[in-house]
Amino acid sequence: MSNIFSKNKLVILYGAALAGILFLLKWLEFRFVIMDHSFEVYIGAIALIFTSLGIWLALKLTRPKKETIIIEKEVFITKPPEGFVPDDISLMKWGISKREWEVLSLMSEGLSNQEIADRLFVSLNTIKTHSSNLFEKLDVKRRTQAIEKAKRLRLLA
Amino acid sequence: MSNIFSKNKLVILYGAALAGILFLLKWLEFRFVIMDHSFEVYIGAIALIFTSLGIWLALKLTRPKKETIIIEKEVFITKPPEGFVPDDISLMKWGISKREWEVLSLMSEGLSNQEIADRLFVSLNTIKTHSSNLFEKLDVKRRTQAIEKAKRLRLLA
DNA sequence: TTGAAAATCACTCGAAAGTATGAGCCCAAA
DNA sequence: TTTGGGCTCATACTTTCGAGTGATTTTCAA
Repeated sequence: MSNIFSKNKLVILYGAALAGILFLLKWLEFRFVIMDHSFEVYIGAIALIFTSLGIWLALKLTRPKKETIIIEKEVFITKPPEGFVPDDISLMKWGISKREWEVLSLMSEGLSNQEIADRLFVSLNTIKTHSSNLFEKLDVKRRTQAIEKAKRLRLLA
Repeated sequence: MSNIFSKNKLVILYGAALAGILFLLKWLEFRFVIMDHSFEVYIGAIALIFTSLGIWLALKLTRPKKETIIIEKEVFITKPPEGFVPDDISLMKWGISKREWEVLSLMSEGLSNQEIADRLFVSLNTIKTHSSNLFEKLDVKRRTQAIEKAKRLRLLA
């Protein structure tokens, strides 16, 4: 999008430059009456100017020279932060009940509400209630946010 | 778009601009009583010729396209990198495009499709398309699963 | 120049998710 | 025994997701 625009912009600038030069020449004509003697010099100057402009224009339009892409391939030695600990203290801090945490946990595994309901042997509506309460306690609007926040708060592994 | 095409387009636009300028000068004649009628045409022609010359010169002298050099550098890190690492290799492995990864990334922050659309300045439908393709590539059914899987595959921090 | 992949957007429709409200049950603390 | 919190469930309704399809435009590389 900016591609087209920048090119048009170039044209406009170029046109403006041309106009400016022509106007300048006209003005000089009045002041010094250059036309009378050195017409050839005049033309030469113009040729020079426009050749330069042409070169400049071409260079501007030339595709980006080259690019050296350095890919830093990261090889890391991961230390496992194992042992997911519900951390009762943190849970209490947010007033999250055990059941709610279970729902949250299963949510973070990507299960749907129905799947969570089946897994916990309760109804879909119950899961909805839990999740709603959960969202309110975590002050979020969506399950994805809840998961994200819970992980930040170390409520989940 | 094509390089050649854009240049042709530019030439046409330039020609139009030139015509416009000449017309403008004609109009200015009335205001400043510029006498020589053939002058503008003369200058215009010269400008055109030498601009072309300049472009041709520049293109001739411009060195051939340089190829991109990709240097892979291995960096060892002790702890899991918080600075998000797209890890092009892994993404490629799953055929996930740059844009799709962006969507995935914002998803993992708990944003809704609409919010992602606003953030990326595209329509809601576009985000839906991206996410659909994403789910298929990751072989998942839900965004929560996508996030979970992406993190396991180290596509996300 | 040309073709493939990527990115964009639209429209429909059914499935989930989420909101709001009310209610019954159980159990422990006041 | 009254009260309150946690858990359960329900109905009704709105919003968001996601699937499926089709189309146009950009980008990029062969």
